[in-house]
Amino acid sequence: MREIRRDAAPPPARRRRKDGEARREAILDAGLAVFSSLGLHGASVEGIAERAGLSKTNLLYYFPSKEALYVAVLRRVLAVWLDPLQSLDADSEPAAAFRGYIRAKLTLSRDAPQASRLFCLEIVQGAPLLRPELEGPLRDLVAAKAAIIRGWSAAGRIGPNDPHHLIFSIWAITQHYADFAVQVDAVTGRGLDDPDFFEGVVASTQALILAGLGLH
Amino acid sequence: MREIRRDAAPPPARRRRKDGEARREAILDAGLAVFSSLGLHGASVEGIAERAGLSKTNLLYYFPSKEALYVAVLRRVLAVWLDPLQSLDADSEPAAAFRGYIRAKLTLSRDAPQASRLFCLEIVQGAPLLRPELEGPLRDLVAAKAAIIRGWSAAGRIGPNDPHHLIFSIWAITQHYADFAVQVDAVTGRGLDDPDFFEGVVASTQALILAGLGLH
DNA sequence: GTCTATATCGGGATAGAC
DNA sequence: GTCTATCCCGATATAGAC
Repeated sequence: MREIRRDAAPPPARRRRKDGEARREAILDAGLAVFSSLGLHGASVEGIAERAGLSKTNLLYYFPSKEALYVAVLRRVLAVWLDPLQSLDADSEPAAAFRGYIRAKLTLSRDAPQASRLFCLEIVQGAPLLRPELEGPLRDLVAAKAAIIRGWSAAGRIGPNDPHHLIFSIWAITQHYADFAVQVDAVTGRGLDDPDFFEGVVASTQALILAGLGLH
Repeated sequence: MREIRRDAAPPPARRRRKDGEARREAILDAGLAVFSSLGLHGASVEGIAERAGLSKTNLLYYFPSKEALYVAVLRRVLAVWLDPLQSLDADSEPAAAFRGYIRAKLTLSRDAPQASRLFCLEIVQGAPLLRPELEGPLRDLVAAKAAIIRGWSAAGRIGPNDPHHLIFSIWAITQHYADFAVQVDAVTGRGLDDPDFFEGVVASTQALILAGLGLH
């Protein structure tokens, strides 16, 4: 064993940094899991540390405070959040673009439900922290996409509609299956992790939105 | 002044009970406001008491603990919650029934946004407390309404659809305007309290759902 | 029913050894 | 970087006078 360790040990500096990064990632993951189910105030540093596999004090070596960790987790979530909307570009065929966007959002709801829920918790509580992000980048991004939708509408490629309400409706429906998963499960006994159910939701949502746009 | 009080004073027992009830209502209102914006753990008894206009200790005279108050608030919310769905009955004209239901839900989102948000917070966090209610009364109610919708569909009065997804979509969209109000405001600069905006949302949502059902 | 004072505790954060 | 021990504050809840 000792013989193996002899040259298996990487250069200290490099090794340490890599471990540190992995540690931080593990803490962020644990933070996401705990914050999304208990909220900022309901979560305890100890609980997050336990889930991440280290001690409370040790966690506070990586992040100076619970709030700081919370902000870091939230920032990570938001980055993922603004992404899928990009796919609605003017060059696409409208029907295919909406179909793709809906599938992308539902895929995110299936694969990152905790992120969706944390985002939801934060917004519902007034998002004092996210407000600048919402009024800046998000607002601009939505405005750009609304312009594209209006363009399609003016060209007669989709029916008349209110782009803002259209976008909100897609967000609301697709995120509902992550955020209200326990209610969906209580009523139907199923969830997005069930492949048949997932495809059913994709198809239903695509059909609804496309019908609303006068496409079929 | 004293002369007026002479016969203005009601029988002590009655007076006290009435005041007690009013007090309790005020506490429940304050609890709803604070819990819906800070969550169960973020809220403090002191903060709720202050908003209700009494002292912390006095509040704990009316409710034995913070959790007990929280449960009482939640129960009150849930009762309002299950109500509007009743309006979807088999005797109605389908188009009118959906239009009415959508308007009723959006009216609730406009007039009781805090209730919507508290409900949302609770569900998102897993609703350990509400689970029985969801799997019992709510599930049964939805099943009954789904049967009605299937009946309409079988009779060719509305297009083919999945009743569960249809109901979830209506819930998701209508509640979105209460729960994600800060995001809606950040993006559009408006909210349901603006009458024009409210009517726009009602019209858009009705149009979307009716189109999805093959009605127009 | 309402108040003041206080017991009690969970949990965030720090000090300092290793 | 990780540990043990500890400080300390906020907040729930109770005791008891009025």
